[in-house]
Amino acid sequence: MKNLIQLQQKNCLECALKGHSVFSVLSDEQIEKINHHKSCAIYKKGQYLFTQFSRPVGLFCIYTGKIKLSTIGTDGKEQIIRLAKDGDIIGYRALMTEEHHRLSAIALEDSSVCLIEKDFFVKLAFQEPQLSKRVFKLISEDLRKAEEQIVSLSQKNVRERIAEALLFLKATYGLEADGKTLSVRLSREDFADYIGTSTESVIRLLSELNSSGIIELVGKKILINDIERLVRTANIIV
Amino acid sequence: MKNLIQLQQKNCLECALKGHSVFSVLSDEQIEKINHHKSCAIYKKGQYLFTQFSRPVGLFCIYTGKIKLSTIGTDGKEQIIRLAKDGDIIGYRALMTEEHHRLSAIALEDSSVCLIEKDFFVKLAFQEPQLSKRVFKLISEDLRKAEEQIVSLSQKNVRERIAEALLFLKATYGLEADGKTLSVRLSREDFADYIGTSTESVIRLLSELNSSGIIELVGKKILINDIERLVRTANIIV
DNA sequence: TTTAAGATATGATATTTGTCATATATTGAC
DNA sequence: GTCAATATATGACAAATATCATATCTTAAA
Repeated sequence: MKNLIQLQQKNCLECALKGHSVFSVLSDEQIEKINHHKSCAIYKKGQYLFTQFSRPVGLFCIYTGKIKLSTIGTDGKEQIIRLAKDGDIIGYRALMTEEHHRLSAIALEDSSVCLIEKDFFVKLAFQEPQLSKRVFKLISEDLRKAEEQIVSLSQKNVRERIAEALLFLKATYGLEADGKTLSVRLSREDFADYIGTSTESVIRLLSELNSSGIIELVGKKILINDIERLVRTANIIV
Repeated sequence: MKNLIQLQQKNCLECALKGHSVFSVLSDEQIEKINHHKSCAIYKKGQYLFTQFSRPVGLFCIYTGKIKLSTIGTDGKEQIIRLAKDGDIIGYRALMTEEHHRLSAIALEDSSVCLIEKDFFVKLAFQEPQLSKRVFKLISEDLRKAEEQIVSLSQKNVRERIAEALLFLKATYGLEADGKTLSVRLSREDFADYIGTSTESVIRLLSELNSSGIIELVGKKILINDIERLVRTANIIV
Protein backbone atom coordinates (compact mmCIF):
# COMPACT_ATOMS: atom_id res chain seq x y z
CA MET A 1 0.00 0.00 0.00
CA LYS A 2 1.88 2.96 1.27
CA ASN A 3 5.41 3.33 0.17
CA LEU A 4 6.83 3.33 3.68
CA ILE A 5 10.41 2.64 4.44
CA GLN A 6 10.55 0.17 7.31
CA LEU A 7 13.07 1.15 9.87
CA GLN A 8 15.36 -0.63 12.18
CA GLN A 9 13.37 -0.92 15.41
CA LYS A 10 14.01 1.82 17.90
CA ASN A 11 14.41 0.93 21.54
CA CYS A 12 11.49 2.35 23.50
CA LEU A 13 13.46 2.39 26.71
CA GLU A 14 16.09 4.71 25.31
CA CYS A 15 13.46 6.78 23.57
CA ALA A 16 11.17 7.24 26.57
CA LEU A 17 14.01 8.19 28.84
CA LYS A 18 15.78 10.56 26.55
CA GLY A 19 12.91 12.95 26.75
CA HIS A 20 9.59 14.11 27.93
CA SER A 21 7.57 11.27 26.46
CA VAL A 22 4.37 10.24 28.24
CA PHE A 23 5.88 6.80 28.70
CA SER A 24 8.55 8.05 31.04
CA VAL A 25 6.12 7.46 33.93
CA LEU A 26 6.17 3.70 33.28
CA SER A 27 8.59 1.20 34.76
CA ASP A 28 11.47 -0.09 32.63
CA GLU A 29 9.77 -3.47 32.33
CA GLN A 30 6.60 -1.88 31.05
CA ILE A 31 8.48 0.22 28.54
CA GLU A 32 10.38 -2.86 27.45
CA LYS A 33 7.05 -4.51 26.63
CA ILE A 34 6.11 -1.73 24.25
CA ASN A 35 9.03 -2.81 22.07
CA HIS A 36 7.14 -5.97 21.18
CA HIS A 37 4.01 -4.12 20.15
CA LYS A 38 5.35 -1.53 17.79
CA SER A 39 6.87 -0.98 14.38
CA CYS A 40 8.93 1.91 13.08
CA ALA A 41 8.96 3.60 9.70
CA ILE A 42 10.14 6.66 7.89
CA TYR A 43 7.53 9.01 6.49
CA LYS A 44 8.84 11.20 3.71
CA LYS A 45 7.98 14.87 3.58
CA GLY A 46 4.34 15.26 2.56
CA GLN A 47 3.30 11.71 3.45
CA TYR A 48 0.24 11.12 5.60
CA LEU A 49 0.54 9.25 8.90
CA PHE A 50 -3.24 9.13 9.06
CA THR A 51 -6.15 10.96 7.52
CA GLN A 52 -9.18 12.79 8.82
CA PHE A 53 -12.21 10.47 9.28
CA SER A 54 -10.13 7.28 9.24
CA ARG A 55 -10.22 4.73 12.04
CA PRO A 56 -7.11 4.75 14.19
CA VAL A 57 -4.77 1.79 13.83
CA GLY A 58 -2.45 2.70 16.68
CA LEU A 59 -0.53 5.35 18.47
CA PHE A 60 2.11 7.29 16.58
CA CYS A 61 5.27 8.23 18.46
CA ILE A 62 7.52 10.68 16.71
CA TYR A 63 11.13 9.61 17.09
CA THR A 64 12.50 12.40 14.95
CA GLY A 65 10.72 14.78 12.62
CA LYS A 66 8.02 17.39 12.36
CA ILE A 67 4.33 16.69 11.75
CA LYS A 68 1.41 18.98 11.02
CA LEU A 69 -2.10 18.09 12.13
CA SER A 70 -4.74 19.69 9.99
CA THR A 71 -8.32 19.60 8.83
CA ILE A 72 -10.13 20.78 5.73
CA GLY A 73 -12.63 23.63 6.10
CA THR A 74 -15.96 24.03 4.33
CA ASP A 75 -14.43 25.57 1.23
CA GLY A 76 -11.70 22.98 0.94
CA LYS A 77 -9.07 25.15 2.57
CA GLU A 78 -6.62 23.43 4.88
CA GLN A 79 -6.42 24.54 8.50
CA ILE A 80 -3.38 23.53 10.51
CA ILE A 81 -4.51 22.88 14.08
CA ARG A 82 -1.37 21.62 15.76
CA LEU A 83 2.29 20.95 15.14
CA ALA A 84 4.08 17.96 16.61
CA LYS A 85 7.75 17.18 17.13
CA ASP A 86 10.23 14.60 18.48
CA GLY A 87 8.91 12.83 21.54
CA ASP A 88 5.29 13.76 20.90
CA ILE A 89 2.60 11.16 20.50
CA ILE A 90 -0.21 11.80 18.06
CA GLY A 91 -3.52 10.18 17.30
CA TYR A 92 -4.10 9.32 20.94
CA ARG A 93 -7.42 11.12 21.20
CA ALA A 94 -9.22 8.95 18.69
CA LEU A 95 -7.79 5.87 20.41
CA MET A 96 -8.95 6.91 23.86
CA THR A 97 -12.46 7.86 22.79
CA GLU A 98 -12.89 5.10 20.21
CA GLU A 99 -13.73 7.56 17.47
CA HIS A 100 -12.30 8.27 14.06
CA HIS A 101 -9.48 10.72 13.54
CA ARG A 102 -10.64 14.31 13.29
CA LEU A 103 -7.41 15.57 11.80
CA SER A 104 -4.94 14.44 9.22
CA ALA A 105 -1.29 14.06 10.18
CA ILE A 106 1.24 14.97 7.49
CA ALA A 107 5.04 14.94 7.68
CA LEU A 108 6.55 18.40 7.25
CA GLU A 109 9.94 16.80 6.72
CA ASP A 110 11.23 13.22 6.56
CA SER A 111 10.28 11.79 9.93
CA SER A 112 11.05 8.63 11.82
CA VAL A 113 7.89 7.46 13.53
CA CYS A 114 6.89 4.39 15.55
CA LEU A 115 3.43 2.92 15.64
CA ILE A 116 2.27 1.25 18.83
CA GLU A 117 -0.52 -1.30 18.49
CA LYS A 118 -3.91 0.15 19.26
CA ASP A 119 -5.20 -2.42 21.74
CA PHE A 120 -1.93 -2.64 23.56
CA PHE A 121 -1.79 1.10 24.13
CA VAL A 122 -5.43 1.56 25.06
CA LYS A 123 -5.28 -1.24 27.61
CA LEU A 124 -2.10 0.18 29.09
CA ALA A 125 -3.47 3.71 29.19
CA PHE A 126 -6.56 2.71 31.11
CA GLN A 127 -4.73 0.28 33.41
CA GLU A 128 -1.94 2.57 34.50
CA PRO A 129 -3.21 5.57 36.45
CA GLN A 130 0.10 7.36 35.96
CA LEU A 131 -0.21 7.00 32.22
CA SER A 132 -3.89 8.01 32.27
CA LYS A 133 -2.95 11.18 34.06
CA ARG A 134 -0.21 11.96 31.57
CA VAL A 135 -2.55 11.43 28.64
CA PHE A 136 -5.15 13.62 30.29
CA LYS A 137 -2.51 16.30 30.75
CA LEU A 138 -1.67 15.98 27.08
CA ILE A 139 -5.19 16.57 25.86
CA SER A 140 -5.52 19.37 28.38
CA GLU A 141 -2.46 21.02 26.85
CA ASP A 142 -3.88 20.56 23.37
CA LEU A 143 -7.06 22.24 24.58
CA ARG A 144 -5.12 25.10 26.15
CA LYS A 145 -3.28 25.77 22.92
CA ALA A 146 -6.49 25.59 20.93
CA GLU A 147 -8.10 28.10 23.26
CA GLU A 148 -5.13 30.44 22.92
CA GLN A 149 -5.41 30.09 19.17
CA ILE A 150 -9.07 31.12 19.41
CA VAL A 151 -8.22 34.27 21.35
CA SER A 152 -5.45 35.08 18.93
CA LEU A 153 -7.62 34.60 15.86
CA SER A 154 -10.42 36.63 17.41
CA GLN A 155 -8.48 39.52 18.77
CA LYS A 156 -5.20 39.90 16.92
CA ASN A 157 -4.48 41.17 13.46
CA VAL A 158 -2.46 39.28 10.89
CA ARG A 159 0.82 41.02 11.72
CA GLU A 160 0.51 40.10 15.39
CA ARG A 161 -0.45 36.54 14.55
CA ILE A 162 2.53 36.12 12.23
CA ALA A 163 4.91 37.39 14.90
CA GLU A 164 3.26 35.10 17.41
CA ALA A 165 3.58 32.14 15.06
CA LEU A 166 7.29 32.80 14.57
CA LEU A 167 7.79 32.85 18.33
CA PHE A 168 5.74 29.68 18.63
CA LEU A 169 7.82 27.93 15.98
CA LYS A 170 10.96 28.96 17.81
CA ALA A 171 9.60 27.66 21.11
CA THR A 172 8.39 24.41 19.56
CA TYR A 173 11.12 23.43 17.15
CA GLY A 174 14.00 25.58 18.35
CA LEU A 175 16.82 27.17 16.40
CA GLU A 176 19.70 25.82 14.36
CA ALA A 177 23.29 25.87 15.58
CA ASP A 178 23.68 29.57 14.68
CA GLY A 179 21.13 30.45 17.36
CA LYS A 180 19.07 32.44 14.90
CA THR A 181 17.63 30.25 12.18
CA LEU A 182 14.27 28.58 12.77
CA SER A 183 14.72 24.81 12.61
CA VAL A 184 11.41 24.27 10.91
CA ARG A 185 10.62 25.32 7.37
CA LEU A 186 7.01 25.97 6.63
CA SER A 187 5.90 26.96 3.17
CA ARG A 188 4.19 30.34 3.03
CA GLU A 189 1.00 28.46 2.35
CA ASP A 190 1.34 26.27 5.46
CA PHE A 191 2.09 29.43 7.37
CA ALA A 192 -1.13 30.96 6.08
CA ASP A 193 -3.10 27.80 6.82
CA TYR A 194 -1.81 27.91 10.36
CA ILE A 195 -2.50 31.53 11.27
CA GLY A 196 -5.67 31.85 9.25
CA THR A 197 -4.84 34.29 6.49
CA SER A 198 -3.94 34.33 2.80
CA THR A 199 -0.59 33.24 1.40
CA GLU A 200 -0.03 36.71 -0.02
CA SER A 201 -0.52 38.34 3.37
CA VAL A 202 2.05 36.01 4.90
CA ILE A 203 4.54 36.81 2.14
CA ARG A 204 3.91 40.54 2.48
CA LEU A 205 4.20 40.65 6.26
CA LEU A 206 7.24 38.39 6.45
CA SER A 207 8.87 40.61 3.89
CA GLU A 208 7.92 43.64 5.99
CA LEU A 209 9.42 42.08 9.13
CA ASN A 210 12.47 41.40 7.00
CA SER A 211 12.72 45.03 5.85
CA SER A 212 12.41 46.30 9.41
CA GLY A 213 15.26 44.03 10.50
CA ILE A 214 13.24 41.97 12.98
CA ILE A 215 13.71 38.81 10.96
CA GLU A 216 15.86 37.93 7.98
CA LEU A 217 14.77 35.87 5.02
CA VAL A 218 17.63 33.88 3.50
CA GLY A 219 16.36 31.56 0.83
CA LYS A 220 13.88 29.30 2.58
CA LYS A 221 15.34 30.04 5.96
CA ILE A 222 13.92 32.45 8.49
CA LEU A 223 16.37 34.03 10.91
CA ILE A 224 15.13 35.76 14.03
CA ASN A 225 17.28 38.83 14.54
CA ASP A 226 15.44 40.80 17.20
CA ILE A 227 13.35 38.75 19.57
CA GLU A 228 12.32 41.69 21.71
CA ARG A 229 10.85 43.57 18.80
CA LEU A 230 9.23 40.36 17.59
CA VAL A 231 7.57 39.92 20.98
CA ARG A 232 6.37 43.50 20.87
CA THR A 233 5.06 42.99 17.35
CA ALA A 234 3.16 39.93 18.56
CA ASN A 235 1.58 42.10 21.26
CA ILE A 236 2.30 39.62 24.03
CA ILE A 237 2.36 40.63 27.67
CA VAL A 238 5.50 39.21 29.28
CA MET B 1 -17.90 36.62 51.02
CA LYS B 2 -19.93 36.07 47.94
CA ASN B 3 -23.55 36.93 48.13
CA LEU B 4 -24.70 33.44 47.23
CA ILE B 5 -28.17 32.20 47.92
CA GLN B 6 -27.85 28.75 49.46
CA LEU B 7 -30.27 26.34 47.95
CA GLN B 8 -32.21 23.40 49.14
CA GLN B 9 -29.98 20.43 48.34
CA LYS B 10 -30.72 18.77 45.05
CA ASN B 11 -30.78 15.01 44.88
CA CYS B 12 -27.88 13.80 42.74
CA LEU B 13 -29.62 10.56 41.91
CA GLU B 14 -32.56 12.33 40.30
CA CYS B 15 -30.26 14.81 38.64
CA ALA B 16 -27.83 12.29 37.15
CA LEU B 17 -30.58 10.13 35.80
CA LYS B 18 -32.71 12.84 34.36
CA GLY B 19 -30.09 13.61 31.80
CA HIS B 20 -26.83 13.12 30.12
CA SER B 21 -24.62 13.89 33.11
CA VAL B 22 -21.23 12.19 33.34
CA PHE B 23 -22.37 10.62 36.60
CA SER B 24 -24.99 8.50 34.91
CA VAL B 25 -22.32 5.81 34.47
CA LEU B 26 -22.09 5.34 38.24
CA SER B 27 -24.13 2.99 40.38
CA ASP B 28 -27.02 4.39 42.41
CA GLU B 29 -25.05 3.89 45.61
CA GLN B 30 -22.13 5.84 44.27
CA ILE B 31 -24.36 8.66 43.11
CA GLU B 32 -26.04 8.66 46.51
CA LYS B 33 -22.64 9.28 48.08
CA ILE B 34 -22.12 12.43 46.05
CA ASN B 35 -25.06 13.93 47.92
CA HIS B 36 -22.94 14.06 51.05
CA HIS B 37 -20.08 15.86 49.38
CA LYS B 38 -21.80 18.74 47.68
CA SER B 39 -23.61 22.00 48.26
CA CYS B 40 -26.00 23.88 46.02
CA ALA B 41 -26.44 27.58 45.39
CA ILE B 42 -28.00 30.07 43.06
CA TYR B 43 -25.76 32.32 41.05
CA LYS B 44 -27.46 35.48 39.86
CA LYS B 45 -26.94 36.73 36.32
CA GLY B 46 -23.45 38.16 36.00
CA GLN B 47 -22.01 36.39 39.05
CA TYR B 48 -18.77 34.46 38.77
CA LEU B 49 -18.67 30.74 39.63
CA PHE B 50 -14.90 30.89 39.44
CA THR B 51 -12.28 33.17 37.92
CA GLN B 52 -9.34 32.71 35.59
CA PHE B 53 -6.08 31.89 37.45
CA SER B 54 -7.86 30.85 40.67
CA ARG B 55 -7.34 27.45 42.29
CA PRO B 56 -10.29 25.12 41.85
CA VAL B 57 -12.35 24.41 44.95
CA GLY B 58 -14.53 21.74 43.44
CA LEU B 59 -16.58 20.58 40.51
CA PHE B 60 -19.51 22.69 39.38
CA CYS B 61 -22.62 20.87 38.17
CA ILE B 62 -25.20 23.02 36.49
CA TYR B 63 -28.67 22.03 37.66
CA THR B 64 -30.43 24.75 35.70
CA GLY B 65 -29.05 27.82 34.00
CA LYS B 66 -26.62 29.05 31.39
CA ILE B 67 -22.95 29.77 31.98
CA LYS B 68 -20.31 31.39 29.80
CA LEU B 69 -16.65 30.39 30.06
CA SER B 70 -14.34 33.15 28.98
CA THR B 71 -10.85 34.56 29.13
CA ILE B 72 -9.39 38.02 28.78
CA GLY B 73 -7.14 38.71 25.78
CA THR B 74 -4.02 40.83 25.66
CA ASP B 75 -5.88 44.08 25.20
CA GLY B 76 -8.38 43.38 27.96
CA LYS B 77 -11.07 42.19 25.60
CA GLU B 78 -13.18 39.25 26.74
CA GLN B 79 -13.23 36.09 24.67
CA ILE B 80 -16.02 33.61 25.24
CA ILE B 81 -14.59 30.13 24.75
CA ARG B 82 -17.47 27.86 25.69
CA LEU B 83 -21.08 27.92 26.78
CA ALA B 84 -22.48 25.50 29.33
CA LYS B 85 -26.02 24.45 30.19
CA ASP B 86 -28.15 22.20 32.43
CA GLY B 87 -26.47 18.90 33.13
CA ASP B 88 -23.00 20.11 32.18
CA ILE B 89 -20.09 19.99 34.58
CA ILE B 90 -17.52 22.77 34.49
CA GLY B 91 -14.15 23.35 36.02
CA TYR B 92 -13.22 19.68 35.75
CA ARG B 93 -10.07 20.24 33.71
CA ALA B 94 -8.27 22.20 36.40
CA LEU B 95 -9.27 19.54 38.93
CA MET B 96 -7.99 16.65 36.86
CA THR B 97 -4.66 18.28 36.03
CA GLU B 98 -4.16 20.01 39.37
CA GLU B 99 -3.74 23.40 37.75
CA HIS B 100 -5.47 26.71 38.18
CA HIS B 101 -8.53 27.64 36.17
CA ARG B 102 -7.73 29.00 32.76
CA LEU B 103 -11.17 30.49 32.19
CA SER B 104 -13.70 32.41 34.20
CA ALA B 105 -17.23 31.05 34.54
CA ILE B 106 -20.00 33.63 34.62
CA ALA B 107 -23.75 33.09 34.86
CA LEU B 108 -25.61 34.34 31.79
CA GLU B 109 -28.87 34.09 33.74
CA ASP B 110 -29.82 33.10 37.29
CA SER B 111 -28.50 29.56 37.60
CA SER B 112 -28.84 26.80 40.11
CA VAL B 113 -25.48 25.11 40.51
CA CYS B 114 -24.07 22.41 42.79
CA LEU B 115 -20.46 22.24 43.92
CA ILE B 116 -18.93 18.82 44.52
CA GLU B 117 -15.96 18.68 46.85
CA LYS B 118 -12.68 18.67 45.00
CA ASP B 119 -10.98 15.69 46.65
CA PHE B 120 -14.10 13.58 46.56
CA PHE B 121 -14.54 14.09 42.82
CA VAL B 122 -10.89 13.67 41.87
CA LYS B 123 -10.61 10.43 43.81
CA LEU B 124 -13.79 9.11 42.25
CA ALA B 125 -12.76 10.15 38.76
CA PHE B 126 -9.46 8.30 38.93
CA GLN B 127 -10.91 5.26 40.70
CA GLU B 128 -13.82 4.61 38.40
CA PRO B 129 -12.71 3.71 34.87
CA GLN B 130 -16.19 4.39 33.57
CA LEU B 131 -16.12 7.89 34.97
CA SER B 132 -12.55 8.47 33.72
CA LYS B 133 -13.67 7.56 30.26
CA ARG B 134 -16.63 9.91 30.41
CA VAL B 135 -14.45 12.77 31.60
CA PHE B 136 -11.96 12.06 28.85
CA LYS B 137 -14.80 12.13 26.35
CA LEU B 138 -15.86 15.47 27.78
CA ILE B 139 -12.51 17.12 27.31
CA SER B 140 -12.26 15.54 23.89
CA GLU B 141 -15.56 17.19 22.98
CA ASP B 142 -14.35 20.51 24.32
CA LEU B 143 -11.28 20.13 22.14
CA ARG B 144 -13.36 19.26 19.11
CA LYS B 145 -15.48 22.35 19.54
CA ALA B 146 -12.40 24.51 20.05
CA GLU B 147 -10.88 23.14 16.86
CA GLU B 148 -14.07 23.84 14.96
CA GLN B 149 -14.02 27.35 16.34
CA ILE B 150 -10.47 27.75 15.04
CA VAL B 151 -11.48 26.71 11.53
CA SER B 152 -14.47 28.99 11.66
CA LEU B 153 -12.49 32.00 12.84
CA SER B 154 -9.79 31.35 10.26
CA GLN B 155 -11.89 30.67 7.25
CA LYS B 156 -15.31 32.23 7.64
CA ASN B 157 -16.40 35.83 7.47
CA VAL B 158 -18.41 37.55 10.17
CA ARG B 159 -21.76 36.95 8.51
CA GLU B 160 -21.12 33.22 8.30
CA ARG B 161 -19.90 33.11 11.88
CA ILE B 162 -22.98 34.94 13.15
CA ALA B 163 -25.28 32.54 11.35
CA GLU B 164 -23.25 29.63 12.68
CA ALA B 165 -23.45 31.02 16.22
CA LEU B 166 -27.22 31.35 15.98
CA LEU B 167 -27.47 27.71 14.91
CA PHE B 168 -25.11 26.72 17.69
CA LEU B 169 -27.19 28.58 20.27
CA LYS B 170 -30.29 26.85 18.99
CA ALA B 171 -28.58 23.44 19.17
CA THR B 172 -27.18 24.10 22.64
CA TYR B 173 -29.98 25.88 24.47
CA GLY B 174 -32.95 25.09 22.30
CA LEU B 175 -36.03 27.14 21.52
CA GLU B 176 -38.89 28.44 23.60
CA ALA B 177 -42.40 26.98 23.46
CA ASP B 178 -43.22 28.83 20.23
CA GLY B 179 -40.60 26.74 18.41
CA LYS B 180 -38.90 29.85 17.08
CA THR B 181 -37.43 31.96 19.85
CA LEU B 182 -33.89 31.24 21.03
CA SER B 183 -33.97 30.28 24.72
CA VAL B 184 -30.74 32.07 25.48
CA ARG B 185 -30.31 35.83 25.45
CA LEU B 186 -26.83 37.05 24.78
CA SER B 187 -26.05 40.73 24.74
CA ARG B 188 -24.67 41.97 21.43
CA GLU B 189 -21.37 42.40 23.20
CA ASP B 190 -21.30 38.78 24.42
CA PHE B 191 -22.21 37.76 20.91
CA ALA B 192 -19.25 39.73 19.60
CA ASP B 193 -16.95 38.31 22.25
CA TYR B 194 -18.00 34.85 21.22
CA ILE B 195 -17.59 35.05 17.45
CA GLY B 196 -14.61 37.37 17.50
CA THR B 197 -15.84 40.62 16.00
CA SER B 198 -16.99 44.07 17.09
CA THR B 199 -20.31 44.78 18.77
CA GLU B 200 -21.29 47.06 15.90
CA SER B 201 -20.72 44.32 13.34
CA VAL B 202 -22.96 41.97 15.31
CA ILE B 203 -25.69 44.60 15.50
CA ARG B 204 -25.40 45.37 11.81
CA LEU B 205 -25.45 41.77 10.64
CA LEU B 206 -28.24 40.67 12.98
CA SER B 207 -30.23 43.60 11.70
CA GLU B 208 -29.44 42.52 8.15
CA LEU B 209 -30.58 38.95 8.85
CA ASN B 210 -33.70 40.52 10.33
CA SER B 211 -34.37 42.60 7.21
CA SER B 212 -33.93 39.59 4.96
CA GLY B 213 -36.49 37.64 7.01
CA ILE B 214 -34.11 34.88 8.11
CA ILE B 215 -34.42 35.89 11.75
CA GLU B 216 -36.67 38.30 13.60
CA LEU B 217 -35.59 40.65 16.34
CA VAL B 218 -38.35 41.28 18.87
CA GLY B 219 -37.05 43.30 21.76
CA LYS B 220 -34.25 41.23 23.24
CA LYS B 221 -35.56 38.06 21.68
CA ILE B 222 -34.19 36.45 18.55
CA LEU B 223 -36.61 34.35 16.53
CA ILE B 224 -35.34 31.97 13.90
CA ASN B 225 -37.72 32.15 10.96
CA ASP B 226 -35.92 30.33 8.19
CA ILE B 227 -33.47 27.68 9.30
CA GLU B 228 -32.60 26.55 5.81
CA ARG B 229 -31.50 30.00 4.74
CA LEU B 230 -29.67 30.40 8.03
CA VAL B 231 -27.75 27.18 7.35
CA ARG B 232 -26.91 28.41 3.88
CA THR B 233 -25.79 31.74 5.29
CA ALA B 234 -23.54 29.90 7.71
CA ASN B 235 -21.98 28.06 4.76
CA ILE B 236 -22.27 24.66 6.37
CA ILE B 237 -22.19 21.47 4.37
CA VAL B 238 -25.04 19.25 5.51
C1' DT C 1 -41.84 58.35 37.91
C1' DT C 2 -37.74 60.32 36.71
C1' DT C 3 -33.23 60.07 35.46
C1' DA C 4 -28.90 58.23 34.40
C1' DA C 5 -26.36 54.47 32.67
C1' DG C 6 -26.01 51.10 29.54
C1' DA C 7 -27.48 48.70 25.30
C1' DT C 8 -28.82 48.89 20.64
C1' DA C 9 -28.88 51.09 16.23
C1' DT C 10 -27.04 53.47 12.13
C1' DG C 11 -24.07 56.39 9.25
C1' DA C 12 -19.48 57.97 7.76
C1' DT C 13 -14.94 56.86 7.30
C1' DA C 14 -10.44 54.55 7.86
C1' DT C 15 -7.97 50.42 8.03
C1' DT C 16 -7.08 45.86 7.25
C1' DT C 17 -7.10 42.11 4.52
C1' DG C 18 -8.30 39.37 0.48
C1' DT C 19 -8.23 38.81 -4.45
C1' DC C 20 -6.47 39.06 -8.91
C1' DA C 21 -2.78 39.83 -12.04
C1' DT C 22 1.76 39.27 -13.15
C1' DA C 23 6.74 38.69 -12.49
C1' DT C 24 10.56 36.24 -10.72
C1' DA C 25 12.75 32.54 -8.30
C1' DT C 26 13.18 27.84 -6.94
C1' DT C 27 12.55 23.01 -7.16
C1' DG C 28 11.92 18.52 -8.94
C1' DA C 29 11.30 15.34 -12.86
C1' DC C 30 13.25 13.75 -16.89
C1' DG D 1 21.24 20.55 -17.44
C1' DT D 2 16.62 21.79 -19.19
C1' DC D 3 12.07 22.60 -18.66
C1' DA D 4 7.80 22.58 -16.38
C1' DA D 5 5.62 23.04 -12.20
C1' DT D 6 5.45 25.18 -8.04
C1' DA D 7 6.63 28.73 -4.67
C1' DT D 8 7.62 33.37 -3.66
C1' DA D 9 7.15 38.19 -4.47
C1' DT D 10 4.83 42.63 -5.45
C1' DG D 11 1.40 45.94 -7.16
C1' DA D 12 -3.36 47.43 -7.88
C1' DC D 13 -7.70 47.17 -6.45
C1' DA D 14 -11.93 45.52 -4.08
C1' DA D 15 -14.21 43.87 -0.17
C1' DA D 16 -14.74 43.21 4.60
C1' DT D 17 -14.47 44.95 8.95
C1' DA D 18 -13.20 48.17 12.67
C1' DT D 19 -13.61 52.59 14.54
C1' DC D 20 -15.74 56.79 15.74
C1' DA D 21 -19.69 59.65 16.17
C1' DT D 22 -24.19 60.16 17.37
C1' DA D 23 -29.04 58.93 18.11
C1' DT D 24 -32.49 56.20 20.17
C1' DC D 25 -34.13 52.76 23.08
C1' DT D 26 -34.17 50.02 27.40
C1' DT D 27 -33.17 49.06 32.02
C1' DA D 28 -32.09 49.75 36.68
C1' DA D 29 -31.52 52.83 40.41
C1' DA D 30 -32.89 56.80 43.12
